[in-house]
Formats: sequence, structure tokens, C-alpha cells
Amino acid sequence: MGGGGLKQVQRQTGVALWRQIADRIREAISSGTYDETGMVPPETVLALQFGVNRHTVRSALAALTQEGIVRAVQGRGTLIERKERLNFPITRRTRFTAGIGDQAREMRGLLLDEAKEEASVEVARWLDLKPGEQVIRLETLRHADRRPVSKATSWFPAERFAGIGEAYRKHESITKAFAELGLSDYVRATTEVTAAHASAADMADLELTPGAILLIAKAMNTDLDGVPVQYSISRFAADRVQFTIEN
Amino acid sequence: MGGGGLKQVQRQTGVALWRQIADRIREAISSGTYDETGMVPPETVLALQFGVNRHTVRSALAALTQEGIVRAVQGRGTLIERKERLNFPITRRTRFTAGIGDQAREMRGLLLDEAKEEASVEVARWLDLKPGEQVIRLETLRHADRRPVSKATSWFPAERFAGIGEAYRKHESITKAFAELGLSDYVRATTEVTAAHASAADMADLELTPGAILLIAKAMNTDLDGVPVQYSISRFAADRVQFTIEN
DNA sequence: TATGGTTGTCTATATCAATAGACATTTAAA
DNA sequence: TTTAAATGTCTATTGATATAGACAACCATA
Repeated sequence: MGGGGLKQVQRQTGVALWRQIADRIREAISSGTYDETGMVPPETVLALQFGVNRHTVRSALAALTQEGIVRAVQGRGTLIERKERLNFPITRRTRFTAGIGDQAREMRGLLLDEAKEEASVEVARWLDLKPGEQVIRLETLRHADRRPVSKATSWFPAERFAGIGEAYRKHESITKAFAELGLSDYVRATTEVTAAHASAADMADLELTPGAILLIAKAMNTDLDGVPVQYSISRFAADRVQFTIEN
Repeated sequence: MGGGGLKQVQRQTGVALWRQIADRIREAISSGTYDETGMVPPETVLALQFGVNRHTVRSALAALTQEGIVRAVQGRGTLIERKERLNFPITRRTRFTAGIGDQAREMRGLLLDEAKEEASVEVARWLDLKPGEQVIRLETLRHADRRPVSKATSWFPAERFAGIGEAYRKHESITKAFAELGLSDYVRATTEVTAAHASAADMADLELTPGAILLIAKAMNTDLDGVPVQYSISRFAADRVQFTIEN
């Protein structure tokens, strides 16, 4: 940010030092701090920078190794394996698959669960229905290049979009599923963005470690007449994506 | 999310159980789970729900008490003190002070630091300058009702906006500072949203506890001719705000 | 083939985090 | 006034976290 440089780490606060340090190093890697060498500084240097024991740094690096972000080679140093961050533009024409398509080779969309249920107060408000009207809920998990990127819960008016679960399973894309059901075009009406820690279930599906952060986008899409067609809550692994809003 | 209900907590992962539980309870409070009673469930009930010892729950509640979110009364229970989440709309006409104005009584903007410096590659790219050209950097801290909401680092072309630090200190608002320097109107061009853990410095200024999450908005504003006038990186306490994007 | 720099492994010690149980204190309601 | 339900305090024990120091193993290079 301001002047760069690694800040001191805090003690006795419920977050283990090795995890705080792992988070800092992960952030430094993804912001390109070590791009020149392609390596993390030596353990002794990091220990000095963070003001901790070398063993504590080793715990942090072990966690990053587990995540596949770095790889230590005895005698040489600790090499950086990955550093990409997917950009996800949020506009009227926001589509997950198309938006990410040029940044990853292989896109997958997996249908985890499908259910027909009564609209909650929140869902009804967003879809402009009465609470208790039937909606279809889909739980989907989206990958880019075999790496899980986001998990989403989506609701659709049940009457209009009967069979959308099957269509999604076939095409692995909401846009294509809509098309099969006769909705050839739609637009993003509103998006609310928040951030939070991951739940146990999301943590497992997104292959996150505890303490990891989610970017959460609550979005509502409408057809070209402004009628709501989808309300969704998408949870993104915050260290793998960024949102771009162009006004 | 899906059906509600508190999920199990994870062990041996560098994040203390009491902190994970504090995060869950904080989230439950801000999403209105306990609005009926205005109280958190009894410690013994929480301990059962999370599958931990009562003392661990007490550590979590102690942390929330420290944050001023709850207040325990012996013999009665643990009362909820605060639960608001400020909404921050992101549009072409995004202004911090005006956007929040109707949700809080008292808005303050504090100038922490001011410096004239050479534009880095990143800043130059956003402000459409050459790297090394002079820019003014402001570090600002914004409060709503005496509660810190966001900390921002902003860069301005130095030649055009000489004296903007002094103007901000006087008006406590970027919009009014611009007005004083002859820029009566401006628009938000792009916003990038990410999330990350707070640095030690941001943690202190925003009165956060370790492990707390930041929503980070990198924004670029232009004048009505499309010439960049400001590039800023704002860090928001994620549990106090949400962003709304209307398309 | 030395040598310096790096990661890997081991032992030991102190503090924090979590569990367990017991009992005191306070409040509200029976 | 009694009682149930809730928070407050204390002791004890175990495992995770962090520090400290020493040395082995490995790599690149002079």
C-alpha cells in the first residue's frame, strides 16, 4: 500500500503467529513482491522481518506449501508456485463463464444440489414474489482450470424455470441453461458485495484453509423487461479473485 | 445461507476456537439472528451448539464485549449492543460522505498524513501520468458516529490539486475539497473490490481485532471530461459495511 | 573441493488455548 | 421467599503455539 515493507505481527489474539505470517506472505506473493527472484526470502530473513523465531516462519511456509503456493528446496530456497488472481467484472452483462473465460483454459460448473422450496422473505423480496411461492434453488460450484473459484446458491421462480437444474447440469452454465429454457438474454440488476470468513462447508468445497476470506456477491438478474429471473449468493475465495466495477 | 443454523468449528488450524466462535456470533448478530430477544443465547446453549466447552464460549463473548458488540449481565444474559451494517452504494456518483450521510448522524474525516511524492508505476497508470511525475498522497480515516469505518490512501495529480490536503483537513470531505480547488463535479470511473486481512497499522486505526477482514476498494475518479483526478485504495472494516452496485 | 548460504531435524522450555468440574453471585419469576 | 437460570470466578490438566539453540543435509559457486 503506502510505502510497502512488512509490518510487525501481533501476539496473543486468537490467531496463531504462523497463520498471520502465512497470510502476509501469501498476500505479498499475489501482489508480486517477489516476482524478481521467483522466490520467497530465506527463512532467517523473514524471521527477522516479522520479528519471530525461524521455526514460526517455517510453520507458515509449511502451510503455504500445503496450499501449493510455494515449494521449498533444501539448499536453494523456497520457490513460488502460483500467483494468479482472476478478475471478475461486474457490469449489466455480467456472466461468470464468459467473464472468466479469457483468463482460464478450462471452466467447469458443478451442480451440487437442487431443490424446489418455498421462497423465504429475503428471496421473495429479490425475485418480486410473495413469500411462500415456489422457487428452485441450485447449489453450484465453479472451477477455473481445476481450481475451485466460487460456490453459489441461486434461486429461480419455479414455474417459469422448471428443469433449470437439469439444464445447468448439462451445459455447466447459467447463461446456457437460461437459453435452453427460452430466455436468450438477461442483465445484472444489482450486486451487493460483502466479505466474511468461510463456513465449514464452503471451506471444504473451495479447498480453503481456516481463517480464509470469502468475497460474497448477492446478485439479482432480470430479463430484458426488468422481471427478476435469478437471485444468487456467490462465495468467492478472496485470494483467487477480484471484482471490477466499471461505471 | 442455505438453512441457517450454526456450523461446527474447526480445530488445530492456527485460528483459536474462541476467535472462530466470536466471528460466528458477530456474523449471526449482524444478520439479525437474535433480533427477537435482543440477546445472545445462554453460554451453555452456545457451548452445546458449537460443540465446545463453556469457557471457550466465554472467551469469545469476552472478545465481543471488548469490541462493544455485546454486554453481559449476571443473572440475566448477554445483551446485544450494536448490529448495524452501513451500506455503501457504488455508482458513477459515488461519494463517501453523501452516500453514508443518511445512515449515520455524525460523519468525520480525519487527515492522518499528507505527502508529495513521485508517482509509482501503478499510480501513474491509474492517473494517466508518467511514472515519476509529482502526485499528492493523502492518508485519511473516516468515521460514522464516532466509529471508524474506513481508511483510505488517495493520490492526486500534484500540479492541478496543490493544497488539497489543507482543503480536506478543513472540510473533512474529498468532494468539498475538490470544490474549493475549482472542481465542482466528478464521477467514479472504475472500482476494483478485493478482500484481505488487515495490516497492523489499519488494524489499529480501524479499531479491529486480529483476523478481522477488510473490504478493499481501489477506485479511480475522473472529471466530467474523463481526466483522472483521484486514485484511491480504501480499506473498510468488512463487518461494518456492505457495497451495493446498481447496474 | 572447499565454502557460504539455505532448508531439514532434533531437543528443551515457557506460554497460550481448551477442557473439565465445582461453586459463588445475580436476576427474574414462581 | 424460594427456585431456576443465567453469568462470574477459581483450580487443575492437556495439547498447541512460540522461542531458543544446535547441528545435519543439500545446493550453487568460487
